[in-house]
Amino acid sequence: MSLDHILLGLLRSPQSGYDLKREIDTRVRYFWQAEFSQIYPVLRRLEKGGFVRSRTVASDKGPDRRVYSLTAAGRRELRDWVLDPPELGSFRVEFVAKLYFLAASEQPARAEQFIEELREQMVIRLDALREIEAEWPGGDGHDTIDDETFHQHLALRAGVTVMEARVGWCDECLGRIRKRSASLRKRSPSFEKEKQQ
Amino acid sequence: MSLDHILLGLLRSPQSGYDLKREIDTRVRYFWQAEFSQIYPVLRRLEKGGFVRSRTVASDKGPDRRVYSLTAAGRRELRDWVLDPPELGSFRVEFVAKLYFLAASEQPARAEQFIEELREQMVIRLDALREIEAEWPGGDGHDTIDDETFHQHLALRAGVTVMEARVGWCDECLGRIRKRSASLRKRSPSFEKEKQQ
DNA sequence: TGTTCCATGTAATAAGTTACATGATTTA
DNA sequence: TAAATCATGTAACTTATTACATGGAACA
Repeated sequence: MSLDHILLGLLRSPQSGYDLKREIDTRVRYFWQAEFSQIYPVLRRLEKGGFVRSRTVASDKGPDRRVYSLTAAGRRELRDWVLDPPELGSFRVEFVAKLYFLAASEQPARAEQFIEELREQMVIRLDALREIEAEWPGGDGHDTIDDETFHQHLALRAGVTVMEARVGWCDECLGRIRKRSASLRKRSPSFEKEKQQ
Repeated sequence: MSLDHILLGLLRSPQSGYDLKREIDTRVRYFWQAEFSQIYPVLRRLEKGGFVRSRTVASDKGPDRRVYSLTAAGRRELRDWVLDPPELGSFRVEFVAKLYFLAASEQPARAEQFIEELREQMVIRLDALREIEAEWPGGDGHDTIDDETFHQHLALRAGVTVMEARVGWCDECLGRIRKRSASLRKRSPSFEKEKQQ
């Protein structure tokens, strides 16, 4: 159960599926994503399990809203989840996989462009994270704020730190790729011609 | 389709599902994982799709082996995949999510232990990556080696770099957590007593 | 009048995990 | 003789993605 726990966590205040999606897109997206088509069924399931309850509320604009709130069981489940020991977990990083197998492209000059394109996207994400951080409540002395905001800021820093490291990795790659292709050109002057074919 | 492409990439030389699992566990695990129960069905599917073919080969020890090799269509599919533009992709990081919601534990002193436990696991992974790197062919001047080995090393560096950044993040967190709990203790001397309850 | 926002969903598919089944050979 | 290694799989389940459906209200 995974989005399940994210939703329980977000329901510290009562919200509709629509609200939850907005919060995921704005505050949570750097470590979790979800679509409506997953959120709505999960909320139903959580209600069936007794972890949340819902009431229908008329909306100012648009159709009725189904507003969910935590039950005691939901609060207990959330607490148990955050308290069980952290695990690094598994991850799959497609762009690293592609790079690993890039020689199969049979285009030796592809790596440079590949990393350049990646780097561009990373910088965009990093800037987005930094913007969130810049607007963070508390400014410099953010560590006297409440526990919740403090933990959220630590989580945000995880995103920033990793993304900075990824950009740094791109730069390291580009340096090596350029140096290497220069030195390969020196060894085999026919390289330039091959590259153009 | 995802493990599909990983398997196509690994099949640059013919291998059985068992061999593939071993290679995933040793060389690929820092960006992709897979169990036998996923590998075998995917191989069958790839064969049905015409991307690989298999022949049964008697084994020295144990039962017959089904050895897969790429077809022309498989090689084409692999090339198309590595050549289509890289994307950052989405990721879900459970430990960051837990930290984000950690205030729901109602145990204000939990964060420190949480990060300490995480850090331990990260250092183990980082050491494993560094060991792979230490034994890398080419030593210092690894950039004159063949394209395949070069790209694989860049991929490995992605793992090392990110894991180093994560450990650094843990240290940053621990510093802030300790400083903060000291300053909170000063402001409210009853904190120590509360902590023990 | 067309686009965005509000609001909730279903259906089909893909991808991955966990648990289980089978059985020979080699090593301790 | 017990455990590890070799070797291939199936079944059930969980999790997430993509595509589609509906319809009102606000805005430009």
